[in-house]
Amino acid sequence: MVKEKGKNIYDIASEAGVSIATVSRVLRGETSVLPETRRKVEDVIAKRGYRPSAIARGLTQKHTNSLGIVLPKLTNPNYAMIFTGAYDEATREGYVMSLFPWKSMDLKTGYDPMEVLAERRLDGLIMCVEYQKKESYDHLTASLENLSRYMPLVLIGCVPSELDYPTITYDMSLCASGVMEYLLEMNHTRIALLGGMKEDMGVMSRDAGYRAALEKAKLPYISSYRVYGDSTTRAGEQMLTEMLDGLQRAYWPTAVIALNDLVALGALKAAREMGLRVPEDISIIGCDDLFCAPYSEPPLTSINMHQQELGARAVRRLLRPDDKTRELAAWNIVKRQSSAPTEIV
Amino acid sequence: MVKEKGKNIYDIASEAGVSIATVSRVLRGETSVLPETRRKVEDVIAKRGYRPSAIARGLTQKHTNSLGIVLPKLTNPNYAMIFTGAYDEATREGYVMSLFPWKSMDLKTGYDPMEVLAERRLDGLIMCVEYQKKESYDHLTASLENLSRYMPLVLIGCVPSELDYPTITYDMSLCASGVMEYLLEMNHTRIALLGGMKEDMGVMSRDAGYRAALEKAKLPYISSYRVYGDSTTRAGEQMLTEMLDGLQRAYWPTAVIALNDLVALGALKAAREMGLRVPEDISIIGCDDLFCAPYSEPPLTSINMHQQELGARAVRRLLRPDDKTRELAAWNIVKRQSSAPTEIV
DNA sequence: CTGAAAGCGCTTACAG
DNA sequence: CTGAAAGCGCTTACAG
Repeated sequence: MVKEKGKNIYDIASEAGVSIATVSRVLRGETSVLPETRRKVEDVIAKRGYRPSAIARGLTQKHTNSLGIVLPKLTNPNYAMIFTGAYDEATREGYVMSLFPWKSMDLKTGYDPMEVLAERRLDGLIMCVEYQKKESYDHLTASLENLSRYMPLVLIGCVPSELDYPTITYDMSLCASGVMEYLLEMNHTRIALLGGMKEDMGVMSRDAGYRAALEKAKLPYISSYRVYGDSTTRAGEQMLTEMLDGLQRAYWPTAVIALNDLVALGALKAAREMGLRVPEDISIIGCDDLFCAPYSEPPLTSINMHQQELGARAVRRLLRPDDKTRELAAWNIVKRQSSAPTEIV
Repeated sequence: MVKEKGKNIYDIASEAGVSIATVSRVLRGETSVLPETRRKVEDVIAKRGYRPSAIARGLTQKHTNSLGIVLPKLTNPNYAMIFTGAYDEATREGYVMSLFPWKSMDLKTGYDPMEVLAERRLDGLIMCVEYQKKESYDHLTASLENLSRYMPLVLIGCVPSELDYPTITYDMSLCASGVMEYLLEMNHTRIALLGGMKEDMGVMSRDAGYRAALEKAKLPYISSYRVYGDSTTRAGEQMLTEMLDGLQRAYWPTAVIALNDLVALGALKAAREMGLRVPEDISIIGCDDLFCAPYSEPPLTSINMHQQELGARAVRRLLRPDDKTRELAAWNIVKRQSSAPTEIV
C-alpha cells in the first residue's frame, strides 16, 4: 500500500474548507449536505483522485461489505462456475467476493487458514465442504464453530448432515441412484463407478446410492467395478485401462459412471485406445457438465449440477437468512451421445 | 461480521492481567516477552478462540498483507490457471490473494470497480489487460494512473507498449507468426484465423503476426479466412461453419488457427459435422493448451502459454520490483494429432 | 446543515 | 520485559 500526501479525509477536508464529518457525509451520499458544500467537496475529491480507505471504514462500521468463499481448488472449472455464480450475485448485492482456495490448508506455512479467515472479519463466508475425509472431520467442526463466532456461514457441497449450519447440499446418493436407474433402463447390467477417494464423505454417499440401486435391481456388487482414485483426466484414463486389463472381456462393464467430467474424459480416451466404441460397446457418463462436455467425441452425457446457481443461492442465503437449515440443490442428467441402450449381454 | 463479547485485545489483556501492548507482542511473536507472560496470554487467546482483526491491524500498519489480481473472467479455465499460479505464489510469500473479475466493470452498479479497488488498499495489484478495446484505452490509462498512487501495479497479458508499468507480456504477433511458420512448413497455403474481436488490442497484434507471415511466404491475405467473433466454443463452431458455407470447396482452408482452445473445440466439431477429417482434410490449432486439449478427438494441437507460471512471476515481480519494465513470457507449440502436413493443393 | 469529539481495535515509539 | 499513550483514517451520535 502506497501512502502519499493529500490522501486522507483530513487533507480533503482542509482543502475544501470543511470538517472531516462533512467530507464523510458527501462520501456516503448523505442528503443533509448543502448542494454547494457538496460541490466544493466533490471537486476536491475528484481533483485529488481521493478514495476513502475501506480499511478505516471497516473499523468503525460493523460490516466490511465483503464476503468470502472457500473452494477446494480452481483447476476443475466446476469450481470456477460456483465462484462465478457467487461473485456475480455478491456484486449485484453490493458486496465484494473474495476467493479462498482450500488447498492453502495443506501448505505448511505454520498457520491454519481458517484462523486467517477469522481475522478478515468478512460479512459472511460460504464454505464448500468437499474432498473432506472423515479423519479431518473433527478439525473441520472445530474450525467452523470458531469461524461462526466471527461471521455467518453457509455450507455448500456434499455436506454431512451432522453439520448444523445453513446448508445447500446435494443428495449425492439420490443422484448416483438416479444415474443408475437411467442406465438400468437401457439394459445395462455391468456398470462401473470410477474415481473419488474412498474416505471422502461425498464419495461415500455416492457409493451408497450406487449400491442401493444395484440391490434394488438385484444385481451383485462387483468390487472390480468400483475403482477409487484421483478426480483428474489422467487418473480416469488409468483407472479404466487398469480395470479392463484386469478383467476377462466377458466381464467388461457396458457402462461407466465417472465421478466427474475430467475422469469421464480420461475414460473416454482409455476406451477408445482399448478399441471400444462409445456408446456401442460402452456407455460413459460424467458429472458437472463442464463446457467441454458437448465437445468431446462422442459428446459426453453428464449431470448438470447447476453450480453457478448454487453459488448465487449461497450468497442470497448468507445475506437473507431464513428458517430452513438444509436446502437441496437441483441436478439433472444431460443426455448426449456417450450413453445409449446396450445390446451386449 | 459478528461482534461478540470477549473478542478484542482489551478483553484478552484484562483476562490475562497484562496490557494490550503485551498481548500485541505475543500475537506478533516478539521475543521480548517473558516466557511465563507469554504462556498466560496464549492460554487466554486459545481459550477464547481470539483472532486479532486484520482490519484494525491494516489501519496501523503500512501494509495489509493482501494482493489482488484482476482477470477478465473465470469461465475460461485459462484464467483460472493464471489465478492459481498467482495465488500459490502469494500464499508462499505470506500474502492473501484476492480475485477481481474485470467483468464487474460492465455492471451498471453506478461505480467504477477501479475505484473500489483503490479503496481496498492492497499491497499490490496484478492487472490482466486483455479484451481491451482501443476506445476504452483512455479510461484504462486514467484508472491505472490513479490506482498506481495507491498500490504497486504489475500488468500481464497483451499489454500495449505505451503502458509504462512493470509488465509481463506476450508478443502475440511473434506467437501468431510462429504458428503460421509451423503450418507453412507443413505445406499449408490456405490458412484461416478464427475468433477475437477486431478492436481488441491483443487480437490486433495477432492479426499483425498472421499477415506478416503471409507476406513473408508470398501468400495473399484473403479476408474470408479471417473471421472475428466471440472466443467461445459456440462461436468457434458457428464461425467455421459459416466460413465453409460461404466458400467453394476449392477455397476451403486446409488449416485453421483458433484464437483459443474454446474456439478450436467448436471448430473441431464444425469440421466434423461438415464431413471433414481432422487433420487429413483440415488442421486445427488452438491456444492456451487447456486441460481438455489432449482429450478431444483428435487431440488438439495448442499453444502452451505457461499461464500458471505467468501468475507466479507477476506476484514475484510485485513483491520484488526490479529494473526491467517489460518482460516477455514464454510460449511453445504443443503438437498433437489435430495438425499435420497437408497434401491438398 | 455543519463541526468537535469520541471511538472502532490494533501497533509502535517512548518511558520506566 | 512491560505499560501508558498516541495514532492509523474513518463514522457517528451529539450539539449547535
